[in-house]
Amino acid sequence: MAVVAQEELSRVFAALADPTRRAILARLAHGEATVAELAAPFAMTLPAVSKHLSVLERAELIERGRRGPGRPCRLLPQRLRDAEGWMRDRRAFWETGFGRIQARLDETADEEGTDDE
Amino acid sequence: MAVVAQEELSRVFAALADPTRRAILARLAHGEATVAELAAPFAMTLPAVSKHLSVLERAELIERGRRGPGRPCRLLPQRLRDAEGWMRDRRAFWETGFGRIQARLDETADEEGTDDE
DNA sequence: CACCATATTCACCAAACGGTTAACTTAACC
DNA sequence: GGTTAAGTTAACCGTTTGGTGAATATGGTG
Repeated sequence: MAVVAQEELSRVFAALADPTRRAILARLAHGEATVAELAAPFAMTLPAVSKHLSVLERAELIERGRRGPGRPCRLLPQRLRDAEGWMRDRRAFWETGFGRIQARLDETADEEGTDDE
Repeated sequence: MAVVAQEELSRVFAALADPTRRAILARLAHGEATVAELAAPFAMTLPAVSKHLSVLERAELIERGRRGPGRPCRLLPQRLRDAEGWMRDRRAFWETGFGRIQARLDETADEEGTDDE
């Protein structure tokens, strides 16, 4: 049933809560990159970016190669899948059973490009 | 294409980063509830729970009825869908093109019980 | 080896977070 | 209309977070 530890889930969501870190992940989705490359788009110092990468690494959203210059960073997919799964589970519950009428109401109420599947 | 403002996404993920708030959402997936009902399972004071609800409300993950005793809380699905969509987009990028080999590697590597509970 | 660019660690800081207790509001019910 | 239970607001406290600059480590290359 792929039950994920609460603490891991918390670290993942906390990591995703920062726009800089989300941008880094978006960049890494296109392929491996070094710290300097990842830092380039942002108006902040290298240590700041390095910290963000540590947060992402502790959340197991990324993985890093050897230490030192040109250190490579790459995306790890599993935790993102875990988090996505948690949301899907919530949605499954609320879309069936008791919450169902509520869900229908909400959907008709805010009629804006809701993509369900 | 349902492009979601960065700030909203940050608020949603930040709200989801706390286990208490995730538990509250899980409870609300089963149906509407009052603050006292939501607070019951937790070893913390009412004001603490009230704060958590405010965070969820600012993130537009929940909605609350009239103020005062018996105040009803209910789930709002849209932001959860937005966040899920953001993850799906990341995944789509990394699963195609450059990141593809990486993804295959990860999946075969993690093939055995990486999901603890 | 020495050099150099890359990256991390080390204080340090201000602001935000998660919790508390105490005081105040709000709505319902005799 | 007063009492009372349910929620919120206010003030406060310790910890975490996101950033800085300065110092330190790492590894490829002349």
